[in-house]
Amino acid sequence: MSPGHRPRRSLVEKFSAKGLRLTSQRRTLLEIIESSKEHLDAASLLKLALERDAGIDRATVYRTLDLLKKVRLVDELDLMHLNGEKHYYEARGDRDHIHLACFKCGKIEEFGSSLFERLKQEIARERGFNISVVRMEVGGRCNNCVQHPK
Amino acid sequence: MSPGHRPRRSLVEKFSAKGLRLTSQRRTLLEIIESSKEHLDAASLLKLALERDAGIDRATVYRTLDLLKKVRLVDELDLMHLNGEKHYYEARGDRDHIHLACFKCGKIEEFGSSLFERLKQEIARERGFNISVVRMEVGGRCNNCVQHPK
DNA sequence: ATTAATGCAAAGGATTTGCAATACC
DNA sequence: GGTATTGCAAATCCTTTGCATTAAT
Repeated sequence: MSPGHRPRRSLVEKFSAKGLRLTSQRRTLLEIIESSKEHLDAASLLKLALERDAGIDRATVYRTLDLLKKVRLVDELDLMHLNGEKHYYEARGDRDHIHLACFKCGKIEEFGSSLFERLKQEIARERGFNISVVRMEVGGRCNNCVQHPK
Repeated sequence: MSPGHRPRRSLVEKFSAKGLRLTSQRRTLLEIIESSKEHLDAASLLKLALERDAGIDRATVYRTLDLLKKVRLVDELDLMHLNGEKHYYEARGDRDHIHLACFKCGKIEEFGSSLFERLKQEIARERGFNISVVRMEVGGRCNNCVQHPK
């Protein structure tokens, strides 16, 4: 019998498994995205990539992000435009989640729930909509900022 | 006894009721947003506004939209960036809804549901989060494009 | 009269493009 | 070897800003 979970495949593995050409730049970017603890925007991603691969170009970052969105290995976020109009990226995990952005302190929380899953199913069923990407973002005041205003 | 619904106040009325300065430019923009059947981006809004008020400036459009977002009379949408990075705007109605964007034909559908309302309540309750704005967008294939591929 | 909003023009930030050179499969 | 990807540099799109002028309350 196999255990109830399969070993988590790395982003790089998932990427190659799709038959896409794995260049050294793409490998670098995938590794950075995978290991990052924060949500990266294109500029931060480029900066981190440059520390490993001096030649990598901004255009490559954007083109790679586009590709990764298309093949659904990363999700694009706005995080309620808390810091300008740029986008943020995160590796797509097993489960979708909602992003809660605090307008006061800037904290980003993640929230998953079965209600959210049911809502997506409801959309698919009632509208016959074939969902490929879902983005839900909530802006307001986080618990801490509600408790300790000033 | 009063009937179960109050007469719908216009955007202009709601705007003045907030004690904000009602300039002729703002009035024009509010009227256009209110009466538009489609989701307008800043450029389309400017174009429509210029047909009524030849002098109105792009900067005024952006500043007004910012204000309207802040006072929660309009919501900002991305519509999954189906057409570039611009934003779209719509008057905030009585009930929040989700936007479904078809990647194939570009159609935008709106979807409201009590599950959605419950999800928001759940977020507020479980996280102590004081919600002021919610944006949920879904990308994929609309029913028509699923039924009639090609 | 006071103060906030506007127009103008220029700047800014984020992202995209064409094309010749390069590297993956 | 053939084709997709890259770097480069310029271009484009969308949005914001400073400042003198104008208009709302």
